[in-house]
Amino acid sequence: MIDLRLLRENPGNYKAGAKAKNIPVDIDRILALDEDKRRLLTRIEHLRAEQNKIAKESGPLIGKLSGSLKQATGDEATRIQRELEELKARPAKLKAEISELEPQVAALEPQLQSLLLQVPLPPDADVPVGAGSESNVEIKRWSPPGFQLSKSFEENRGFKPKTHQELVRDLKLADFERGVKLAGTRSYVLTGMGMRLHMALLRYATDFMTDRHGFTPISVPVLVREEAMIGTGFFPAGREQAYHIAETQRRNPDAADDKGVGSHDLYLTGTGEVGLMGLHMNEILDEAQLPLRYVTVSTCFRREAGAAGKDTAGLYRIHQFDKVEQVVICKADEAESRAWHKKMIGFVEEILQSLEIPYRLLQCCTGDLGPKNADMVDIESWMPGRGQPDKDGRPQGDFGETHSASRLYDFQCRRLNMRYRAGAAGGKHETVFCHSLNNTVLASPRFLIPLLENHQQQDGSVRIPAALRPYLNGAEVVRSSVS
RNA sequence: GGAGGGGUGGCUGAGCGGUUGAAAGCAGCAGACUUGAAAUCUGCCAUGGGGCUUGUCCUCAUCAGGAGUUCGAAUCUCCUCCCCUCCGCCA
Repeated sequence: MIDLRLLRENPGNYKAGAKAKNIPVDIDRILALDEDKRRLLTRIEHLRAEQNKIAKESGPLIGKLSGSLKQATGDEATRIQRELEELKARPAKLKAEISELEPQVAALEPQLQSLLLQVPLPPDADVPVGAGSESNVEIKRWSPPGFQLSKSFEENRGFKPKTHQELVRDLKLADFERGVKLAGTRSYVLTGMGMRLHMALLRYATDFMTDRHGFTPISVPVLVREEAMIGTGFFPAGREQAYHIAETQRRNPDAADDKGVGSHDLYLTGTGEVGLMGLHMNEILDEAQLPLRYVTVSTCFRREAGAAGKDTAGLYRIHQFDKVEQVVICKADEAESRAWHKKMIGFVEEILQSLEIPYRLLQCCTGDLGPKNADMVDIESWMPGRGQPDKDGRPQGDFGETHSASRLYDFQCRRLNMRYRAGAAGGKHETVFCHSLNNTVLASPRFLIPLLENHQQQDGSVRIPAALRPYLNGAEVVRSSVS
């Protein structure tokens, strides 16, 4: 959510921002609705002020007169009766006028609100302008010693790499057929060492953030209310990406009527960010509590609407996966926010380097940011089994997105109504919306792709990087499903 | 699933038709005392919106949310949501 006041002061900034992000929204309509609403509200408030004044004046009098009416008789009673009626009639006209104006405001309100929720956060000035991911800018590349990204996998390692689909099939780490039988396309089953590698990665990533960087590990619901989805900025724009549990549509088959028995609908979250950010929705935090540093591991659900035909094979684009996610909630300070962004990217680099996976950092361009980000850096891991085929029809290798680090200023916290009191609690300090940031720590099974493909060996086995071995009972190599 | 009890400021908690935007306590902030701290005392301490004469200004809304009754609602009525307790069922 953007600040309506800032929008009023500088609509051009928001128009330009929406244009750069390629998100259509009618800012002029918002300004018009806002103006109409304020005009009506001012009128109503004047009337109400009048009404309140009268009520304050005549209220106690009415009370007194009603009391004496009980004792009065004859003419006296009639006189009091008349006086009471007169007093009570005074605000009637005001009331009539108010009840005429109120529905007009009520009609404007939802329109304005729904439009406001669609206004994207303008990208920062230093974010490169571009239409989509093809305009993203590479800012860094890293590969482990002995592996050069300028050369092919074969030139580096002396043999042609298998794709992760082939590795997974040969080592029996996953079963796509049965996954699809159970749950349809984009579903899979991890088996044996496949499942163990998956769990080892998640556990390693969680421990890394907790033990090395002081993040608090938290479990959060993945089935949440609509509020949490809107608050975190995933709705309304991403509605079609989320699975929807329509509990309010539930019917009791034994009941005579067809009234819904579910109390409210729920949504499956596509990232742990929703739960972590939703935690402090509608709260006023103490400044001393900040920054909050949370890490969660959660199952993520994505409908992948609009991605039909894209990455249909293998573990890359799937409906359900597990992800370790980091979130920082800090003071409303741009420098601090930017510093955290860098740090959070650095944590991921450490993990990737410890796992000996080549990667690059991409500065996303305006068109690739999405509505809620001021800035976003994607981290792509090297996947030897991905990319365009060579003359023999084998993939030449390519980077694939495995992480995404977002900087949101107060966009999310404003929607979530999540503030802190500058200074300390209770004092005369104003409340301000917090800043928030989030970044993937590690998402699997997608991360199994670079892990298996980069560490495969000529004999078809896969070397386990040292950092992961403690989570696999010391195992150094994956040779089959069971070892 | 059955039966009850509740949702009030950062927190605890009173109020149950008439200056109650809300007692009291805790926490916090400022000051006094003190070499400093603690203790003590004094004062201040909800949020959001609108207006212009931008002021130690005026005003509206908010006691879970919505609708209603009333001259007047935190207080009464209805609906929705949420939480808790007991019983039943259950991983």
